[in-house]
Amino acid sequence: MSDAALWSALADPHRRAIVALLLERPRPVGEIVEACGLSQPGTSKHLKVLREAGLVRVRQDAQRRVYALDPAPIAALDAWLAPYRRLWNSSLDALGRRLDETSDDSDDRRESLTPKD
Amino acid sequence: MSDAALWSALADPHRRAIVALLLERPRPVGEIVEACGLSQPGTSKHLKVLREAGLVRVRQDAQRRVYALDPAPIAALDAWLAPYRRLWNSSLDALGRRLDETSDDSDDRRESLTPKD
DNA sequence: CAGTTATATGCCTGTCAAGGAATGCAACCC
DNA sequence: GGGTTGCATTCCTTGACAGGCATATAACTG
Repeated sequence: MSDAALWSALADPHRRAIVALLLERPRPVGEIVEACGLSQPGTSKHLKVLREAGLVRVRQDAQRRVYALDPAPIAALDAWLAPYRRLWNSSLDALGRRLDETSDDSDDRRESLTPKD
Repeated sequence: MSDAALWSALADPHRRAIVALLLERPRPVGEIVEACGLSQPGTSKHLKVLREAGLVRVRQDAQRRVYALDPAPIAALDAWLAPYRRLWNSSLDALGRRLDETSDDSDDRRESLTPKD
């Protein structure tokens, strides 16, 4: 459910840009406005979406609101991605074979499953 | 650029469901229609979006079109995710400290960077 | 060739999200 | 306290997208 919020939050390029900005360091809204070239209200709205998706957190510093990334939702994305890793960890040939055979689903015997990093 | 197509393709829950279906094995359209409970035209349109995002490939088998996952775009997602991994590999305390200090960016000394698997 | 199966495309409508402009609100400064 | 700074919220308009129905297209069947 909040899965949907996460994906649709990240579907917007401006919001991905904001997230990337916040990866470097937490920033107040003004800085984000300047960086992403949107109007201040527009930026605030994007921040609200990110907030409601749980992707960012706010800390109040006088009149400023300093936004920072929350790792959890991105970790959730990583978890979503996990089952797909075998697709490119195993040789692409395997996919080709599946395309050809469509029936042999017992090919758990893959290459070496070496962690990609 | 095609990055945008990838994200917006995956932003839709039905399309994520289709992608998950195709992770198990390639499937003809009919099967996908049945599985995701949409009309056949609706399903076909989702498949078109996935196709144009590069997420799936089609193989023609008589009158059938068998769809299969293409690993590349999902790998791209994984690559996008990579810079964020440090966020949850390192202790969450580190994030807390950044929230408090906002200036000390030289905290490359993290915990153990143990691969999450 | 006529009919059927399997999929794609077009058209239409309702919904929703993005972005701008104006305004509201809270905390600071003199 | 009055003005200012920093951000959020509201209203509005416009454009994009989802989903249904009808229809086109392509390949198989007899």
